Amino acid sequence: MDEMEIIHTIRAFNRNYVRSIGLLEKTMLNSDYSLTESQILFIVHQQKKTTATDINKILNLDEGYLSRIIKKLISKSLLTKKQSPVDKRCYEIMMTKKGIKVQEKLDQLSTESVRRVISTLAVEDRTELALLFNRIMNMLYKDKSTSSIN
Amino acid sequence: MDEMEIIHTIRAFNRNYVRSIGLLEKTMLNSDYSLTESQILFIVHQQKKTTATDINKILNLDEGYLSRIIKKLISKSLLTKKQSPVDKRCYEIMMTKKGIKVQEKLDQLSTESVRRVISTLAVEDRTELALLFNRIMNMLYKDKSTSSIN
DNA sequence: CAAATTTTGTTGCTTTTGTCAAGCAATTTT
DNA sequence: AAAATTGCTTGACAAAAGCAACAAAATTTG
Repeated sequence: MDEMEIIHTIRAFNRNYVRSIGLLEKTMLNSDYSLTESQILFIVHQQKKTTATDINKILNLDEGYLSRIIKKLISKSLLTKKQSPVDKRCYEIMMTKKGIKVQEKLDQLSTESVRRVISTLAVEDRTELALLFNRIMNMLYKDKSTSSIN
Repeated sequence: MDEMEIIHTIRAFNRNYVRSIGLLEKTMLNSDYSLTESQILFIVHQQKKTTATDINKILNLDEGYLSRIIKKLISKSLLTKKQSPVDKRCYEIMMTKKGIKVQEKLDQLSTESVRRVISTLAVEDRTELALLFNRIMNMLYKDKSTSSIN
């Protein structure tokens, strides 16, 4: 397989997959929270305690934009912010109980929509699909620091 | 592998891959055209002759939004629009020479950025990666009508 | 066939999302 | 202790996307 063929295969996959993911995202949108907001909730949920900078190491958003989203999530009582005593420039961001609840609901929605996708597959194909994705992740994201958050 | 494990694997892949694709998209953004515009150019380029409705069978955009993007691409002389003599509600959309040129440039950019991604892999892994992606596409998109445009 | 319905596309208006630049306070560097 | 950097915030703005109302043409159907 020559390089051009490889690249075209990957690009074809990307085009298809972007659309699939787009559909998954729409599931999220029926839930009052945007994809980015969900991602932030997901990250804070995992890390228990974070800062805006930590979140942005993963999401790479515009800092001002991130600041505003966090503010919004705080105003909805999903997150809390507390100035770090160690470094007063930093604010420790944590989930509230309500935030955890919402995050769990979003998690379920996401799980549900993936379940719907694989439901069309034969049962033995589902496992194979997961193995294939795992193999790809190992190839592409093995040594990346971000892999720790999955 | 139980269903939950499968779903979590796929979701982990999605989270990682969304970010990768996000980076690929940024390559596009340095090129005066948004991802959506590029996709439209890609589709029109492939199909030689289309309509807004055809494009939207693939992209599922808001119709008004699509109408405006097409208008913009026409105003930049990348596309042309001609009322269909058969069905006067429809407008046949085609590429101009300039449009083809631009599309080819965007195509190169996209190819280039995928090339950059796989360049970090061992040569034998690159082929394997493409085979894995192909296998996944066969599982997920085999009988879909959209597969014809890849 | 004529009225009702559907399809295709357009436009005005609004919201959402994201970017840029300036700035402040705390920290680190020199 | 002055200068530079870091973490975060804000205002102003631009781009992307969605909603609703509409017109023109085609199709359905009574």
